[in-house]
Amino acid sequence: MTTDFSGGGDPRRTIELLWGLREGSRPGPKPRFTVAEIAAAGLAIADADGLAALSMRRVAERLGVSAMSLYTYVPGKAELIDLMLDTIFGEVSLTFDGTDGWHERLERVARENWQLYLRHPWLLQVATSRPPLGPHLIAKYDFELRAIDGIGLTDIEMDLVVQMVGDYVHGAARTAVSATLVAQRTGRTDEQWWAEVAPVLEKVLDPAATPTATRVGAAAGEEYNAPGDPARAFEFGLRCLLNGIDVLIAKKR
Amino acid sequence: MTTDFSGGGDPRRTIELLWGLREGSRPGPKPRFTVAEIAAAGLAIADADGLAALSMRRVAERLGVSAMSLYTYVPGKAELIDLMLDTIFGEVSLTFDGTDGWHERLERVARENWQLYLRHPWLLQVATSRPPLGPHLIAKYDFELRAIDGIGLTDIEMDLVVQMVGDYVHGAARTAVSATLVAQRTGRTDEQWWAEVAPVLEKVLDPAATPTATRVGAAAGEEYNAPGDPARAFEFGLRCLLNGIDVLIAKKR
DNA sequence: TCCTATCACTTTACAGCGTACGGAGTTCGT
DNA sequence: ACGAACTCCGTACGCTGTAAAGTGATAGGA
Repeated sequence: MTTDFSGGGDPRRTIELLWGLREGSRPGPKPRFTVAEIAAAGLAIADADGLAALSMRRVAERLGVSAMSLYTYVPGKAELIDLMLDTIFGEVSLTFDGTDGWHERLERVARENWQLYLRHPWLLQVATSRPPLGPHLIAKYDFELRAIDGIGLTDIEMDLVVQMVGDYVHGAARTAVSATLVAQRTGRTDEQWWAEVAPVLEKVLDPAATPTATRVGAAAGEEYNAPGDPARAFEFGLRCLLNGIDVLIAKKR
Repeated sequence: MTTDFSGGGDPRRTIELLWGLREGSRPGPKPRFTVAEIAAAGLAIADADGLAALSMRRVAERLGVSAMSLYTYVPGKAELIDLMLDTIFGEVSLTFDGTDGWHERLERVARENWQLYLRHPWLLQVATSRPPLGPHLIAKYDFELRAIDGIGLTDIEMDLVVQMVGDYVHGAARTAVSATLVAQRTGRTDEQWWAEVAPVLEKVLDPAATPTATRVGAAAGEEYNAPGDPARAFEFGLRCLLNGIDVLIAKKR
């Protein structure tokens, strides 16, 4: 569900902002805010009301200035989002205290990302294939690699494993988050939705044509009381993924 | 990267549209289009220019009518997107000719979804936690379940496995698609982007602080000439996932 | 054959979006 | 004291989904 792109603005300018270059005393009025304050204001809005509600006017209003003032701090909305991204990457705790098995460490990495998506659902809507190379992103990448360093994988394999876990967690988190968001948005619980849909579906559906879907769908519906159980699906998928990496390492020996 | 929600409109009305209820001769002028034609027009726009370019006015323009005319066929944009979804789900070929191992069959399922995302990148931006329960979606779900039917999994486990594969493929496809989209959007290749970014990054980055990221990042950069190689990552992740399911089944015996 | 309910289609309107442009006022180094 | 650099703001443009109200065409029932 990507809508905005990280790296959509001028990447050099973004990095300068992220690392706090361009400082020092200069002529003109003193800035009323720091770049971090702008990012924090945007973050508060996106966390509360989603990325769709994040507008330059709204951020400005929260800071008590006009919309166009923001453009003296930030080249545009794309760069603002990049700043918000690196800010939340800073929330990840970067130490594996005590856990010395890569299995637990990689699980920690997955859960840390999972939590990040749950705390900041708008993160799911930002494509980060050219990520904002800020200090927190790089520290996070380092942390994730350290989870599987020195266990017999090549550097490329390490990158691939981190990528894979990231991809899976993103997919699972998206399912989880969108389930709660769509309930909020429509004002209907999954049960209410199903109660509304079921009678119409019964009229048109031919169980004989799709017996497997009918059987499993019924079983799942009874078990979850909903189209699915995202948290349980995440636990299940995470275990499978880790087992798969076990196999990969075992084969190399 | 979800922006729009499936099931955002009236779900009953959506199902009626999807299954072609509400037919028969009625007073008033003959409709100039079928619902499927409306969906096809929207699909063409979303495929060509992305979901952001999909507007009621643009769909109407393509059909040669005014924007508001569409509302006689479709209650709103949300339902239009649901129709588009079920349309592309119909592209999935639903038979496993000759392959009798679940490994190959599940791989087929994953690749079929992967291709679907590559053909219709806008699909990545639609949250389908309450899916449009049209004929093609249900047939697709049935197909995916048949891949792993009768191999010793419970019904719930079958649903979880399909969910897991779907989540992973979505995550991996998103990475792949956004890599090509961001290149188009910015008009810069990954190499050009890196050439622009690298000098600034060198100034601020301390390799001693994040040695693992520095080492692996350098190795990955040399191997890919880019931040990553999405197609290769997908192959790697898919293999891991399938191996993980192997372990799950083996443990049950 | 005529009446009327129903439908297809239209124009107009609203509030909100990112940001280009030009101008006004403030503060620094010299 | 001066000019350059800076912060900040008002206005404007074309875009969005769709509510409201009006016009004209068409079917079935009388």
